[in-house]
Order: sequence, then structure tokens, then C-alpha cells
Amino acid sequence: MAAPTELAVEPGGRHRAGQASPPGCRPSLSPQRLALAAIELADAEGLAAVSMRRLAASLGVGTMTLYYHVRDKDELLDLMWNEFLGGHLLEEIPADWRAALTEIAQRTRQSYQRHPWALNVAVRPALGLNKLRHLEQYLAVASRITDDPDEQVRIIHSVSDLVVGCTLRELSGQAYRAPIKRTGHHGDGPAPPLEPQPGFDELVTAEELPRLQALRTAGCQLLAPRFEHALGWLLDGIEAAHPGVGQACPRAVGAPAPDPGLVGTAATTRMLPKKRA
Amino acid sequence: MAAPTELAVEPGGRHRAGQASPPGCRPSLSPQRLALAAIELADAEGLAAVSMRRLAASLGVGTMTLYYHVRDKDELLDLMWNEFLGGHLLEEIPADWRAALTEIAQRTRQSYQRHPWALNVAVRPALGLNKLRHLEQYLAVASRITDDPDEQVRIIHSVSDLVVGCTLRELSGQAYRAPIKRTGHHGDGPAPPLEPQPGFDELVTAEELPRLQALRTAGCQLLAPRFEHALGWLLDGIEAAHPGVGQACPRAVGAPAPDPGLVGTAATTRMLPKKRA
DNA sequence: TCCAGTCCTCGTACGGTGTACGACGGCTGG
DNA sequence: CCAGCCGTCGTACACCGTACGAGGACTGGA
Repeated sequence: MAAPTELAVEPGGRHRAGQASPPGCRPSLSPQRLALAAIELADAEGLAAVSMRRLAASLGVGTMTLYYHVRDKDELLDLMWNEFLGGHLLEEIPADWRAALTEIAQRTRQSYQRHPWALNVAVRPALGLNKLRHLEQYLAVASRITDDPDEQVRIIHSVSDLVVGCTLRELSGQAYRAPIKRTGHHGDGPAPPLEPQPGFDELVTAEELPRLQALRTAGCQLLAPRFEHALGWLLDGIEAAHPGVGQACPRAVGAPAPDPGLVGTAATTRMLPKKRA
Repeated sequence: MAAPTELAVEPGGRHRAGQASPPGCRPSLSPQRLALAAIELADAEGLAAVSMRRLAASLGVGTMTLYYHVRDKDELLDLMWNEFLGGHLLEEIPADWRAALTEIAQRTRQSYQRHPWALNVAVRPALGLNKLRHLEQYLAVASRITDDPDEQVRIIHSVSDLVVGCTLRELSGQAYRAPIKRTGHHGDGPAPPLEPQPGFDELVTAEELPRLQALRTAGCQLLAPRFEHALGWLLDGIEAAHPGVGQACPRAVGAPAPDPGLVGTAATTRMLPKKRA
């Protein structure tokens, strides 16, 4: 469950899966199936549980079988990352640029929260097809704000950086408050309100940290989510830097809106090569 | 070299290192020394090279000796993280709040760039003393913008989130362009200008990604740094949300400015407990 | 002087990991 | 019938984190 993209997987192993599926069409192994199974594992038991042995076992095959479909564990992670990115592509992009950027950001955020392991994989640079699709969607919005390509890129990066940074912080925070036994449920409940750290008091009472102390006595919670505030400020800044953008809403631009079939079909496409072994 | 904080380490092992050093004062093992050695290792050969065996070897002791000073490898990572954070505390906080936030952000950024492994450790929630000091410095600035503690926290988070997100993206980008042999040098040279991905063209020429294609033909580089733009926008938004802050610069507030001695002395202090074994 | 106790070190061993190598069966085309 | 590929997988190796317990150095009290 909770696989980011649900789609029929065409068989065909290592070399060029482009052809039509052979008649005996059972859903044998494939990079995508590997990725989906690995994601399921990571969602359920954390990224550390994704070992080649466990993944193979969960697929009912021998360990080394995986290495026929995947060069590395790194490549497996790349595939997971690509699949993850495909999971939060928008079907339709809102006409208003603020709404659009907000929607993309929040979808991404939710996706990270559903698949916390993705943050540990995010360091990986692999530029997969879905990453490009994601960028394309961002670009569709940014191009309504400015015509300068460099500026478009700056806008996109600033928003997506904020998303990643904020989500990373939030997830480490809630990783704290559930220090052990990270079973499947991550965001259940609205999170306990107070600063949960035991022994927090001893450290903060140090006369060295007056403002933190004041914050604590004020009952302020350090881990409050409030991502929207930050994004709002950033968008305000962007808007101020690009006058004459706010009102002239140029109707719903024909969003690329990748038809669901396409998203899946080409997803088996090899990631871009990373090592030239 | 390049250890974030350089300071005399007092000996004394597991239980309460508070007392004065015994006469025979050779700099034996200590959590701090472990952390510093581990950081040196991680700087030189990446986080993956930091194994208990290698760390022990680099210190000239047996592997299991480490476990007398550290409960876990996790605790070692916590110590590294704490030491890392201590490495970019400001000695003096600029009077102007924009300059102050910018300086904190950039110092943090540079620190991440010097120690890229820290981003992989950043998922860890451990609230060490240096983390609190870092927060305190942020708070010293945020309290000049608003009196609302919750708003202060929101401001701090938004800035630091942007820093983390941006740095994470940049480092993965340059991790790409130096795919193998990640030796010590990370940011040498201004980075090659063009989109370096081999095979990038094949993917982008897909008619599915028109805007990316346009971007590429426009010669725009996707991995341009330009962190300052994003931060500028964010600060603009914050400033706009808090009118009457920009000009009334209330002189150089007496920054906590932890005297260098203090920063070091207490740094051996145990991290806050994470697992309640 | 002896002994008990604490601090610190470390060798060994166990179960886990990623993966190189080569063997093996089944299918297909000549 | 047979060569050759596709896909599978067992074994082995080096490395990892760490539980366990032995042992040495040094202390303070008897």
C-alpha cells in the first residue's frame, strides 16, 4: 500500500525494456518493481530495513537475483528516489502562481511526510525522469512570474529548498519524540504540544541561554510546524521583486498534466548514468 | 586540521568529567576527542569511512575501547553533530537584524560546505548544548524583530530551513559532478559552468518537457548557487510582515557572545539523553 | 602487605551488510 | 542436437556494529 505511483509494470530485464511485453506476461522482476517493493519496505520499517537480502526475500527471490536488474544498491536508491518524485506530480496546475507554488510545495511536503526515508535519500543527485517532470511543473509556474530563465531557476530553488529544509527539521523533531519503535505510523495525531525533551530543563537553565529560557517559560513550542508562514514570506518577497505579477492572471495555462498512463509507462526508463564503472 | 572547535580537552571518562584533571594529565580519550577525530575522518573520507574500527585505529586504541566513552555509534554521531554546530557560532552578532540573520545563515552554510557529512547527520534530533547556543544566537536577532515568541521561532525556522534546504541541494549537485573519489577537497574551484549530466540531453529532448528544453537551450545552469537571492526574498517577506523594524536600529545589542573559553569548557557536557535504554 | 574495588582497555565472537564470482537450468535459433 | 543467452541463485569475502567478559593498572582501607 501507499506506493507512490500505482501502475502496471511491464516485464523485461536489464537491456532495453522498450519492446512490447512478450505473450507470457507475468509481472516478473523489473527495476520498477524493485523500487516499489523497496519503498514499501522503507515505508513500513525505515530505510535501514531496506537491505538487498530483505528486499529479495520480500519479493520471494534470491538475493543475488536483484543484481541482475540493478547494478548497485545505489541504483536501487536512485530508482526509489525517482519513484518517490513521481508520486507527487500535480495532475493540474492552478492558474494563480501563488496557489500553484503553494500546492506544489505542499504536495511535496506531504509526500516527504508519507515517505520520511526520502529525506535520507535526497542527498542523492540522480536526475531521473520524474525529477525532470517535477522541475517542469515548477517551471510552468515560474515562467508566469518572469521570463528570465535564471530568475525562474532561482525562484524554483528557493521554494523547493524551503520545503526540503522545513520538512527535514520537522521530521527530525518528530523522530525525536518517538525515539524508538518507528513503526509505520508517522504523523498520527497532532503531536504532543510541549517541548518533549527530557533533561531539556537542566541545560536551558544555564544562565548562558537567557532567551531560550524565556521562550521556555513563555510556553512556546520549539517544534511548531507553521510551514505556511515561511512559504508565505518567501512568496511575498518574490512577489515584491516582480511587480505587476499578482493580478494579471493569464487564465489556466495548459498545464503539461502528464496523463497518468504516460507517467507510468516511461518510468521504467533507466536513470541517467551516475558511475561510469 | 579543520576541527570546528580547537580546545584543550580535559581527561576523565564516562562518569561526570566535571572535576579537575588529575595530575597525570595526558589527553587520553574523551567523548570530545572521539568526536573531533571522527570529524577529521569524515571530512577526509566521507561519513561512510567513520566506522568504529577505523576511528579506533586512527586513535591508536582497540575498537571496543570506544564503547567505554560512548554508548552507541549514534551517540558518536550526536557528539559530532554537537561539535559541528559549535563550529559556526558567531563571536559577535551584527546590530542590523538583516545583516545578523544573513551572517548566521552564511556561517552555517559555509560550515555545511566544509563538513558535508553534517547534512547526513542533520536528520538526528539530538538537542546538544551547541544547538541551544545556536538557537540562542538566532533568538537574539529575532527578538529585535518581534516580541511574540512564537513569531520569533517561526522566523528562525524559516531562515534555517532555507539554509539547510539550499545547502543540501547544492551539495548533492556537486556530489554529482564529482561522482567518485570524494577526497578531502569539496569546493575547490568555482564549479564547471554547464549542466554536467551526461545523457541529460536524451532525456530532456523528450517533447514532454518543453520548458526544461528551453531552459537548456538558453544555456541556463540548473545548479547555480545564488543562495543570497532566496534569503533576500525571505527577509523581504519577513520585513514586510513586521513594519517599523527596518530603521530603528537599537545599537549593538549586548550579544551573548560566548567567550571562547566557555564554548569549549562545557562542550564535553553530555548530550541530552535520546534513548531511555 | 594484602585485598577489594573501580577505571579503563581490548580480544573474540555473532549476526548483519553489500557484492564478486561462478554454477546451473530453461529457452531460443540455427 | 546443440550453442548461447537470459534469468536465477549459492557461496564466499570483507566489513560493519556491538555483546560479553577477561584482564591490567591503580586506588583506598584493613
